[in-house]
Amino acid sequence: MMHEAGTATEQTRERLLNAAREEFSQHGFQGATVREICRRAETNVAAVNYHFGSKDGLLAEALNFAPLKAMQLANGKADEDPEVRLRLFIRDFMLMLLDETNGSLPCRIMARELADPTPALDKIVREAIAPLHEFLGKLLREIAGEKTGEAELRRCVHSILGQCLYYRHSHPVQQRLHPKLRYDHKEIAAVAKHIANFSLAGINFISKSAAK
Amino acid sequence: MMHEAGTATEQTRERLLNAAREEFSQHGFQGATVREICRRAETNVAAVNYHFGSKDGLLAEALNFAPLKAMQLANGKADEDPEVRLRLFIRDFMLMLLDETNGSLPCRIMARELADPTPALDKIVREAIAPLHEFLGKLLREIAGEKTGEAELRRCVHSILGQCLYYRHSHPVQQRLHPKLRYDHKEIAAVAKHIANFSLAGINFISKSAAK
Amino acid sequence: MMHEAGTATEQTRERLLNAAREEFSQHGFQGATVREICRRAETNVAAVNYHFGSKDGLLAEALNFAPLKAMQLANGKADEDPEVRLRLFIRDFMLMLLDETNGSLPCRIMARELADPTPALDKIVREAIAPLHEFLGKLLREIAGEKTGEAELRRCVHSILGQCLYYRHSHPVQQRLHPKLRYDHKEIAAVAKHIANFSLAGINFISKSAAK
Amino acid sequence: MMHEAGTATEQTRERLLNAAREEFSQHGFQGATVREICRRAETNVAAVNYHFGSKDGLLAEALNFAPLKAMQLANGKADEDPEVRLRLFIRDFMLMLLDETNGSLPCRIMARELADPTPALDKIVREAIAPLHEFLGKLLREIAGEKTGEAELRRCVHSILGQCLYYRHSHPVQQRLHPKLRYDHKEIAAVAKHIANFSLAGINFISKSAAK
DNA sequence: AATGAATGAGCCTTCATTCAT
DNA sequence: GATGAATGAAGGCTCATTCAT
Repeated sequence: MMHEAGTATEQTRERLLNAAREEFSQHGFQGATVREICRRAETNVAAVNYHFGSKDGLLAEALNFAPLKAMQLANGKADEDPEVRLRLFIRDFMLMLLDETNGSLPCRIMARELADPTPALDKIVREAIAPLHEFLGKLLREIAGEKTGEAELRRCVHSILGQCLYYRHSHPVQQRLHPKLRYDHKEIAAVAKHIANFSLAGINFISKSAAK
Repeated sequence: MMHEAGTATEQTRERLLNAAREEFSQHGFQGATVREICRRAETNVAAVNYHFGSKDGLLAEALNFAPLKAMQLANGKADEDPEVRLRLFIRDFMLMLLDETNGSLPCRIMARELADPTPALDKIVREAIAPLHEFLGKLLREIAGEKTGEAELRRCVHSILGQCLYYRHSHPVQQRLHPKLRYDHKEIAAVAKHIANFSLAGINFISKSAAK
Repeated sequence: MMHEAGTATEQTRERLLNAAREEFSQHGFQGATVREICRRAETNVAAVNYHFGSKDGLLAEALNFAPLKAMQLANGKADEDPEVRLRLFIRDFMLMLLDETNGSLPCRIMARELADPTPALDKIVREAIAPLHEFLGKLLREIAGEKTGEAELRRCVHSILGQCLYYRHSHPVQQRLHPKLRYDHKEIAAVAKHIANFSLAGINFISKSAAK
Repeated sequence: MMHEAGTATEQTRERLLNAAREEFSQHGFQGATVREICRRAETNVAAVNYHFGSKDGLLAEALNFAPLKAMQLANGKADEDPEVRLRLFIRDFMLMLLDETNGSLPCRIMARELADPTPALDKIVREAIAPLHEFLGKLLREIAGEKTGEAELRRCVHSILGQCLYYRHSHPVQQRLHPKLRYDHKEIAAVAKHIANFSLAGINFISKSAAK
């Protein structure tokens, strides 16, 4: 359990994890090859099995949702208007999903897993998606009030996550439909603002309907 | 020299296509194996290459978006209130994506392709996604009015598609979060209604903002 | 044993044989595919087995050495100087092997078989090569006289055949070494003349050595 | 970390190369199978791709013309009468082509390639055939003198190579025509002597004709 | 008689994994 | 502890051949 950065072993492990995150996020779990990951990490093909037992083990380890949790906690602690906190969450979440310069590859892998489940999905659901749903559920409850039904609230959570994730899923499609489009910080902010406005209007409508 | 639908050849082709759609929608293009497809279709491994030239060719042929097009046209012909037409579209689209008894596997494969592009993505974009975007774009234009900007309108299209597709993408996740949940016709209708309400409220907000 | 040209069956057979000769001479026996032969012959894939039993059977039938025999006989009947007859033989043989407009594909296939034997080699040796050796042997005997030993004479036969066949075998190589070179009638005649001069000088030397 | 010739890796590579040379020389490139080569080399089917990347790569590596080059150099250094050097060359070349106890399989594969080109032909022409032609061309120039035309000289090169290679190409045929014939050292020497005598007589005739 | 469809053995290659050092 | 080599199962595909009509 040594976590000193300097150990040669630790460095190799870290290089493997980074390489794996890159490969998994680009080619998916099946599409990524152990050989290519090791080539990127500048180590030998046996290293993955040596350090992580198997390709599956590497994936499980590569999925470190620390950034996602940090984001949630930061938002959760904030003692602000829930609508503002939702806006902040959406913006941060979109940055995680779309910003190329951002290192939060695990979230992209998670996004992929939704459409292409692997043995690691259980871990992902447990450690990332369930907390995410819970977090968003509580936040929306604050916004929508107590009258809104549980099922309806959950659907609102889905509506928000669906909108956000779509921008990641549909990336290859958007490149074909609008080749000029680039997701720089400005565009991401605009998209996040749209989703927030769109969703808050949706939630308000749902909650008012429930209040009647 | 019979050309009725019951020709032995046609039957084999159809069995292969159905088996392929099942496999592709379940395991993705890479994950699906020609051998398993042929086993399901009760034919031999060479049949795929004989009838479709290659695994790629089989995928291309398996993607028959006739149901999707039919749905759009049906909606397009309707001379009704655009909001009603949007509600109908969402309900039909959700049925396509979620109804297990419905044979519209191509749409599910399409949904997968978003996250895991294959050589067939160009065809999919051309024949299904682009028309879908165009159709939804026109419909939303009617609802949102002329004042709404092109980019904003497109984001509304994304918001709707994102919500719909999420229910398909997140199926494996939902099964883990809420094991009891089943997407029967009633549940699908409820989800569709939610998405329509949520989205119409969102669109109205966006269009009012633009009108200012 | 009908040999009328008009029968549909006969026409198909003939088209298959011609197509097979083309393919075999270009790609060898292994390299040639039944499918491509049938495509050329504008018939279906089962035709080869139907008409000839197997790919082997087609090869056996495609090897019709009538032209080669005709050439030998013509030379054999001639009541001329043996050296002249050797010159004529070499010229005709080279034309058979190299002239693109000449239809004597069987000889080219035979040339291939030397380096890439197939089950048809027995037939080729029996029907074409053995008679050729015998013919050349008799002709050289006339030129070299009785003193020359049997083994030496046979080696002269080899020397002549080797020179001739080399121009066919080495075609792909020559195209790389001298891309501009073309074997038109003029070039073929020059080559044939060279081989004849070269060989006659060789034979004369051998026979004189034997006479001592 | 041993780098002696006995390294396990080196041994496997060498076993694969030897097995490949055997198979290629017997069945040609197309006819040879990776499985059989690996069976001979007592390794598994993946070894070829691991060590040589592909079947093509194995062929390229199997073609090591070191013996051929060594032979040429040895002759080139000799400060003797050009006719003697031609005799020596022919004898050595024939030994390479025919001596069963000789390990110079690459030359036999090369001989095959003449009639059945593979992707490796370019390499063969570049590394073996072109140097061979050049070497022989220079040698014959010394013998034939300056008067002889370039085209005529090249045809003399062809005449010699054709005679030599014929004994390799026609091996399967000779076995059928003269089952008792064996190419032992004595027979090879006799053949080489014949070719040398035959060819020198031919060259002399050609050069005298040119001198007129 | 003649054909389009179907067959299964076999091809080369790729892969994650394990072994021997 | 860490590695290059070796493994064998499985992949898609091609082929000559046979089947059912």
